[in-house]
Amino acid sequence: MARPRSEDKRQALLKAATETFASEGLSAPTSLIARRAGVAEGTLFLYFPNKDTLFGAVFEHVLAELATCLTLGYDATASLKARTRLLWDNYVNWGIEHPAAYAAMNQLSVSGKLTPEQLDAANKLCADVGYQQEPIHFAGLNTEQSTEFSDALLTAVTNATIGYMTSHPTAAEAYRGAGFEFLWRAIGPEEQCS
Amino acid sequence: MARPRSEDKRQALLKAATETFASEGLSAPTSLIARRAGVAEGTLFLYFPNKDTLFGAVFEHVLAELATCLTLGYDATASLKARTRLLWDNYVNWGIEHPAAYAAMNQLSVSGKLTPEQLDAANKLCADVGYQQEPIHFAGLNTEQSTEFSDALLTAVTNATIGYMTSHPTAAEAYRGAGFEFLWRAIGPEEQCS
Amino acid sequence: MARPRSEDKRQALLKAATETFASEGLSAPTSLIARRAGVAEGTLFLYFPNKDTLFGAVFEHVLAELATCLTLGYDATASLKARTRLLWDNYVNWGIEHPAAYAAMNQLSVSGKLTPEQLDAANKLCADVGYQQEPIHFAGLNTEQSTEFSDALLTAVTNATIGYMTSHPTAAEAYRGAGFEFLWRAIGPEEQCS
Amino acid sequence: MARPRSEDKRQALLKAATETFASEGLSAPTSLIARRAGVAEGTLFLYFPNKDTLFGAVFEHVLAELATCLTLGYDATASLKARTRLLWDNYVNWGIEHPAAYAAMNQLSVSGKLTPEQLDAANKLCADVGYQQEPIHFAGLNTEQSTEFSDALLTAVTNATIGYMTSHPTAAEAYRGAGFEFLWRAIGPEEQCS
DNA sequence: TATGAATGAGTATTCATTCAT
DNA sequence: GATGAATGAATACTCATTCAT
Repeated sequence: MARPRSEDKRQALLKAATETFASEGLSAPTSLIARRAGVAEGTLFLYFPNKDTLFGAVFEHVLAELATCLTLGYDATASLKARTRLLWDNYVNWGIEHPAAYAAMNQLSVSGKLTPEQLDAANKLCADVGYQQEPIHFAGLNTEQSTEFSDALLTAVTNATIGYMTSHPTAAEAYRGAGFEFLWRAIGPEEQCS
Repeated sequence: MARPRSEDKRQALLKAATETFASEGLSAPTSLIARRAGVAEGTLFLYFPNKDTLFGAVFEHVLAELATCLTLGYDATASLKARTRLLWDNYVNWGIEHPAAYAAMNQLSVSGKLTPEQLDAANKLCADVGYQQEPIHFAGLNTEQSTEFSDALLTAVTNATIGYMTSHPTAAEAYRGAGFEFLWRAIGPEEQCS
Repeated sequence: MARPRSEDKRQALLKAATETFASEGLSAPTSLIARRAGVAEGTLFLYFPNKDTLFGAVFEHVLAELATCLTLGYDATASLKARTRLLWDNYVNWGIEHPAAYAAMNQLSVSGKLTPEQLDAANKLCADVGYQQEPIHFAGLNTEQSTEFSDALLTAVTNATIGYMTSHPTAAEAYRGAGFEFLWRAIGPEEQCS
Repeated sequence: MARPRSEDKRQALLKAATETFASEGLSAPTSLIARRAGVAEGTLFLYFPNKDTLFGAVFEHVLAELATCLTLGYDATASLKARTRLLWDNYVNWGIEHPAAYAAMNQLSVSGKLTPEQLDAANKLCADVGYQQEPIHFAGLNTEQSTEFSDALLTAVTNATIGYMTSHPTAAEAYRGAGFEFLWRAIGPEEQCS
C-alpha cells in the first residue's frame, strides 16, 4: 500500500543532479537539485540518503549511459581499425552531445568522493565492449595489465580530444580526426610500412 | 590593499594551500590553510584578496614549478626520441615526487575556477620547452594547431600514466615505459621500418 | 479521525514510545517509535493526533501502571509504618524494575509538555492509595494541603533514592533502607521515645 | 593583537541560554539564544564549540551561582538547626528568585547531556558548604555515603518544596516552613523528647 | 484501517570575508 | 602589516505531519 517509490522521480533527480553538478560544480546545493527535479528538498534524501550517495549514483548512471552508447553500431566482423574508429566516434559523440554528463563525470572522477570500485569501472569501459580482439602488449606488463592500461590511455586521449573539440568548435571535426590518427598510430598494428 | 611585504609568507601560504587542497579538496577552509602556513586567518586575505584568487595563484605556482622541472637536463642536440624521453621522465618524476602539487593541479583543472588563460597555459607547457623541432602535423590542422594539440595529448597520456603508476606502485616502472612506448608510437617519425 | 480499532497497536505504540523516550530522549523521532512498535510511520498518528498527545498518553499510561503496583499487597489493617514501608518498597521496586518507564516519567515531568492536571496526578499518586489514615499536619497548611504536600515529598524522596540505587547498585539495598529511614523519621508519629 | 575574546559576550550568552532553556526547553534554537544575547549566530560557536558544550557550561555556571548563594550569612558557630535553616532558606530563596536558572538546571539534570562529573557536582553542593559537622548516619552506609545521600535527599526535598511554592504562590511561605519541618524531622537529632 | 511516500519548515554548524585592535 | 574576533549567509539533513493509494 501507500504510493510506491517513483522511478520517475529518481531519474529526474539524477538528471537534475547531473546538470547541476556540470553547471555549478559539485558544491551545488541539494536544494537546487531538488528544485530542478521538481520535488521537495526532503524528497531527494528519500531516494539518496546523503549527498555522497548521490555523487556515486550520478557517476554510475552516467557511466552506464556512456557504456550503452559505445556499443551502438558495433560490428564484430569489421576490421580492428573500423571497430576502433566506431568506438572512438561513439565516445566522442557522446561527450559532445551530453556535455553535462561529460562534465559531471570528469568532476566526479577527481572529487575523491567515489569508491575505488566506481573509479575502476570507468577504466574498464572500453574493455567491456570487448573490441580489442588482438590485445596490445607492453613490455613489462602482462596481457591483462596491457589491455587495461591501453584502455585507460584511450580514455585519456579521447577526453583530451573532446576538450579540444569543445573549446575549438570551428575545427572540431579536424580535432576528432587528429585525435584518432594519434591513437591509431599508438595502438594500431605496426606493420604499416609494407 | 597595498602589496604585502613578506614573500616568505606568500610562499608558505601557497605551499600550505597546495597540500591542503590535495588532501582535503578545494573546499578546504581557508582558516586551515592559514594555520598550516603559520599565519593568522585574516593574513591570508592580505596576500590573496579571495579564495578564487588563491586557486589561480596555486595553479600558476605549481605550473611554474613543473615547467622548471621539465627543462632539467635538456640537451637540444640530442635525438628527438631522447629529448622526448627526457621530457617524459621529467614530467612523470615530478608527478610522482610532488603528489600534492600534482593532485591540486588536477583538481583545479576541472574546478571551473580557473581563467581560460590559466587553462591554456597548462596545455602549452611542453611547447614552451620547445622540444618539438620537427613539429608533428595532423590532417586538417595547421602547424600551430597540430603542435599545440599534440602537446595536449602528450599531457593527457602523461597524466594517465602517472595515475597508473601511483595506483599500481609495484609495476610503476613498467607503466612508465609502456606510457612512453604508446606516446612514441603516436608522435615518433613514421619511417621506423627502415 | 475515527477511533482506531486495535488496542494492541495502541499498547505497542505506548510501550515503544516509553522505551524510546527513555533511551533516546523526548526528541526521539516518531518514525523510530513506530518502527519499534511494528507499525508504519503514519499509523502512529492514527492513534495519537500529534507528538504532544503521545507525550501525555505515555505519562498517563506509566502513572497508571505505577499506581497499580503501589497497591500490591496492601493491607489496610497493618500498622502505619508497615503500610508506609509497603508503599515505599512497591514504589522503589517499580522504579528499579521498570527503568524505561521510570526514566520516561522523569523526563516528561520536566518537559513542559504536560498539562497541569497530568502533573498533579503524579503528586496525588500515594494519596490515591489512601494509606494516610492519620494525615500528617504542617503548620500553616490545612489538612488537604498537608497531605498532598507530604505525598509530594514522599515522591521526591523516593525518586532520589531510586536514583541512588540505580547509580550505586552495589549498595542498592542499603540506600533503600536509608531512604525509608529518612522518610519515616519525617512523617512517622513523633512519640517514638515512649 | 586583534580583539580579545569578550568575557561580557560569554556571560551574555550564558544568561540568554539559561533563560531560553527555561522558557523554551533545551531544544530551543541556538539562533534564538544568540539573538537574545545580542550577538551573531556564528558568535555563539566561537565561545561554545557546540550546543552540548553550551549545555554543560550553563549547568556549571548556574551551579556555581547557587553554591555562592548557599553560603550567604553562614555562621559556623550557630546551632545545627540554625545552620540547616539558613542553608534551606538560601536554597529556596535562590530557586524562587532565579526561576530561569532553577528551571534550566532541572531540565539539564535529566537531559542526558551532562557528564557524570557535572551531575556529581550537583549532589555535592550542600556538602561543599560543610554544614554537616555532626554527620548523619544510615544503617549499612558508611559516613561518606550517608552524608552524600542525605545531601541528595535534602536537595530532593528542597526542589519539591520550591516546586510547590512556585505553583501555589499564596501559601508559599507555609510550604517553605513545612518543607523545612519535614526535613528537620528527618535529619535533626533524635533526642527531641527530652 | 493501514501504509509509507512526500513535504518543507526548522536547525546546528561552517566558513569566506571584514574590521577593530 | 598582522591578528583573530565577529559576522551572517549558506547548507545538508531531520522529522512531524499529511495524504494518495
